Amino acid sequence: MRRMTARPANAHQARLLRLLRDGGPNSRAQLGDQVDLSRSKLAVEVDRLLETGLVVADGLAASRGGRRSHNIRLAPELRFLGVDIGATSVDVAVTNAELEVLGHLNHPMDVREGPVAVFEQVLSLAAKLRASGLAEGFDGAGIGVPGPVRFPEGVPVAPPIMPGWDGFPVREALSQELGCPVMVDNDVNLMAMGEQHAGVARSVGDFLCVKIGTGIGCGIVVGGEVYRGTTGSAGDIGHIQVDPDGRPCACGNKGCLEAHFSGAALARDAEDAAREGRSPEFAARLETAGRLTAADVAAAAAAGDAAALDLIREGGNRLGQVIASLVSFFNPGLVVIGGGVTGLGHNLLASVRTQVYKQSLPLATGNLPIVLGELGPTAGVIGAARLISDHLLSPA
Amino acid sequence: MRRMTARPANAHQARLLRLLRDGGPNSRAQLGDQVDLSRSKLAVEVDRLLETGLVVADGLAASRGGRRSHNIRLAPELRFLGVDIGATSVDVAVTNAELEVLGHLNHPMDVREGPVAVFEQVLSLAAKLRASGLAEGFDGAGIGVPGPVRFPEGVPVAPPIMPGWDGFPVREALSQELGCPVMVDNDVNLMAMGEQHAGVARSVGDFLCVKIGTGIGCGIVVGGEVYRGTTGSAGDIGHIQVDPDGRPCACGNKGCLEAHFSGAALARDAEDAAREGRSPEFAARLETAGRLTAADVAAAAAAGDAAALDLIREGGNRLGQVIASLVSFFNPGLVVIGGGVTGLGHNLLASVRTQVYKQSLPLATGNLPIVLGELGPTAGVIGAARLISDHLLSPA
DNA sequence: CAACTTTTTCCACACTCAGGACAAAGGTCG
DNA sequence: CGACCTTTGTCCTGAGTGTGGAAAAAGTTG
Repeated sequence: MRRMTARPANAHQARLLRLLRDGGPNSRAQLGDQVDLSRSKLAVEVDRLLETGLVVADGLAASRGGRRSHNIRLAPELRFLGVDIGATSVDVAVTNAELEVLGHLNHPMDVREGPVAVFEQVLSLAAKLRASGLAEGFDGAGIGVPGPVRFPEGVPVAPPIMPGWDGFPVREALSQELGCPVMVDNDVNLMAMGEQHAGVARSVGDFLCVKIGTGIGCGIVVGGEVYRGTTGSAGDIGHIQVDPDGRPCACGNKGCLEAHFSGAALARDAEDAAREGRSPEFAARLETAGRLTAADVAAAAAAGDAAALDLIREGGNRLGQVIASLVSFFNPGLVVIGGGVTGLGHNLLASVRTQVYKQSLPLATGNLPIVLGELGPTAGVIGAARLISDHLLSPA
Repeated sequence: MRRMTARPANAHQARLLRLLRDGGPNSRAQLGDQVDLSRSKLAVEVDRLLETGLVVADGLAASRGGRRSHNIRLAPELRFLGVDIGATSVDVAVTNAELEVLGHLNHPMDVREGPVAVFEQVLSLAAKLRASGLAEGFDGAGIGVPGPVRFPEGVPVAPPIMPGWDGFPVREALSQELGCPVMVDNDVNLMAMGEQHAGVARSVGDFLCVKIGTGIGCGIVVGGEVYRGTTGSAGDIGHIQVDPDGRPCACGNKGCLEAHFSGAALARDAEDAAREGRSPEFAARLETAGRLTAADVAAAAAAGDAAALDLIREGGNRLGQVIASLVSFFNPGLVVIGGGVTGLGHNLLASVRTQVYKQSLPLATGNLPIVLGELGPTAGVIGAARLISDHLLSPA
C-alpha cells in the first residue's frame, strides 16, 4: 500500500487539513464558512489536496436549503501509531487520520529493561495491530517516554527513572524500524495533548495536566500549544519540595512531592499500614497478592477502609499544596488530573480542591475547574497520534 | 504638533518598524539583509512608510565597499510615555520611538490614595516632562499598576493592595486625558518587558522576572511574549504558602511568601530586631529615621550587621524555595530578580542560588543564570513604553 | 583613472486572489 | 408538477503582488 507522501504545501492547506482532522468529514461549503478564503481560492486548494491524495471525496452532504454539497474527508486509509511508554507498561494504538483509536494494546513491562527490549515489544505490538487488519502500514508515529526529552531531536535526556535511555536516539531508531516519520515527547505532554484533542480540555487555551503514575509530572499548555521549557524539562513537578524535613527521595533530596505521593509511594505506604496492623483491608489484600499497588488503595477506599482514605486525603493535601502554588503562578483555565492513580477518583479530587481553593487567591480559583481526565489510558496514545499528526499537517 | 496617526499597514511594515525600533537607524540594504523580501518589495514598503511619516530619511550610511546607502530611522519626534505606578511611588518617563529614556521623574505617593489622586500626579509629572521640552505631546502611553489587570480592557481586577482601583477604567480614563492610545498591564509584566528589551533578558525566549517590592510578583515570558494567564493574575506568587504554620498574611491565609519576605515584611522584621536589641545598627537607624525600610536592611548588611545578614539569608531561602519550585515547573532559561529590594544585592542572590541549585534537578538548573535586573527603576517605564510601542507597531 | 562593489531604480513577467456572472442542483410552496 | 428561491460549484477577468534581470548611480581600491 502507498503511504502518505504528500505534505500540505501552504498554510491554507494545513488549516484545511486540521479542520478535517478535528471536525471529521466536511463539505466544501462548510469549510468555506470556517476559513475566510474566497470560494475560488478554496476550490483551488481543495482540488490540490485531492490531487495529492491526502483528501478524498466522500459523497454528498445533506442540503442546507439549496444544492447539496460534496463532502470531503481525510484519506481513510491513513494510519498513525500512538505509543505511550510508561514506567511499568507500554500502550500502543493505531488511529485513523481523524485520530480515532481503531485498536489499542497494552503490555506490562519495566521501562528499565532498556530501549532495545522496549522497542522490540513496541514493534511486536504494532505488528499485531497490523496483522489484525487495522493497518497496512503507518504514516507516522508519536511516542511518549516517562522522562524529559530534547524535543527537536527526539532524544531522552537524563531521565531519572529510565537509566539506559539517556541519549538513546529514540526518534531516529523508531523511524528506521517503522519506515515513517516519528516524533518523541514526554508522556505527560502527550496526555495533555490527548485531553486537549478529545478529552476535557477541548476549547481551553491555557491549562495544566497533572499525571500521577509511578512518578508525578505536569503538562503545560499555553495558548493551545504544549510548553516544554528551555531544556525540555518543564512540568517536572515531582521533585518540588513539600516538606523540608520530609522523606528521602530517590533524587537525593528530602521531602519531594513524589516521595510523599505517587503510585510508588502510595503502594509502599499501604504495605506499611498492612504490616503495622493499621488496616485489615490492606493486610488481607497483601496476603492474597503478595504486594500492593495504587489500585488496591483505590479499592480499599471504595470499601470504606479508614487507612486508605487517610492515605488519599493526606496525599491529596500534599498534591493540592503544590497545585495551589502552580495555580497562583500560572493562572490556568483548567486543571486536569490523570494517570494511574485516578482510580482514587473523587476522594483525591476533593482533597486537592479543598487545598487549592483554600490556598490560592479567588481571582485565580474563581472559575477554575479541577477535574479528572476523561480518557484514561487512551489519553497518551491519542496525544501521541496528535503529536505526529500536527507535525505532518504542517507546511513543509 | 502632529502626532503619530499612521499604523503599519501589513506585517512586513510592522516587521521593519520593529527592526528600526530595536536596532536604531538602519540602511535599506541592512534591513534587506534581515527581512527576506525582494529588493523591489522592500523598496516599496519603505517608500510607503516614508509617506506615512512614521519613518524618515537620516543621511547616508557608511559605505560597505560600494555605493553608500541611505539611512532611515523612526520619526525622531515620536514620544511614548511610560508610567510605573508602584505601591509607594510613581515613575513617569518619556522615551523616543527607539524606547530610549529621554527624561524620568519619580514621586513618592501611596497608591491607596486612589486612582483620581494618582492620575492627577501622573498627569502633572507628564506635563513637567513636556514643559522641559522633551516632548510636545505623546503618541502613546503604557502604564503599569501593582496588581492584576484584565488586559484587553486595561482595567485592574480585585487588586489586593490597591482597593478603590477595582474596575476603574484606567485605560479609558488616561487615554481621554492624554489624547493618545494607552495600554495597561501589571507592573511586574512591564518590568519583564523592560529587561527583555534593554536589560539582561535580551535574546532569552523563556524567562521569569521576580519583582520584590512592597509585595512579590513574577513576570512570565514564554517564547518572547508575556504570559498573563486566564484571568490576568499569572505570576501572582506572593501568596504561595512557604510555611503551613507561618505568619498571618493580609490575604487571610498563613505563611504566604509575602508575609515572610518582601519590602514590607523586611522593614517590620528590622524594626523588631531593633526594638528587641538584636541589632545596634538597626536601633541607631530607627532612632534617626523613625522607621526602617528595605534600604536600611541593605545598608546595615553592607556594614556587616549580623541581624541584617540573617534577615537577608532567611528571606533569600524562602524566596529560593519558591523559585526552585517554579524552576522545576517552568524550566526557564533565565531568572531575573528585581524590584525595590535589589539593594540587598549579592547577599540575596547567593542564598536564592543556593536554595535553587540544591532543590531543583540538574537538567533544569544546569545552565540557568539567576541574576539581578540591570535596569533598576527604569525597567518598569521602559517596559511600559515597549508595551504601547508593540501595540502601535502591530498591523491595524 | 580603470576595475570592481554595492546600492538603487526601473521594468517585464508570472502568479495570486477576490469577486462577479453563470450554470447546476436542490428545496418550497402554491 | 412547475415557478421561484437558495445553495453550491465553475469559469473568467481584472487588480494587485512579488520576483528577478538589467542598468544606472555612487563609492572604493589600486
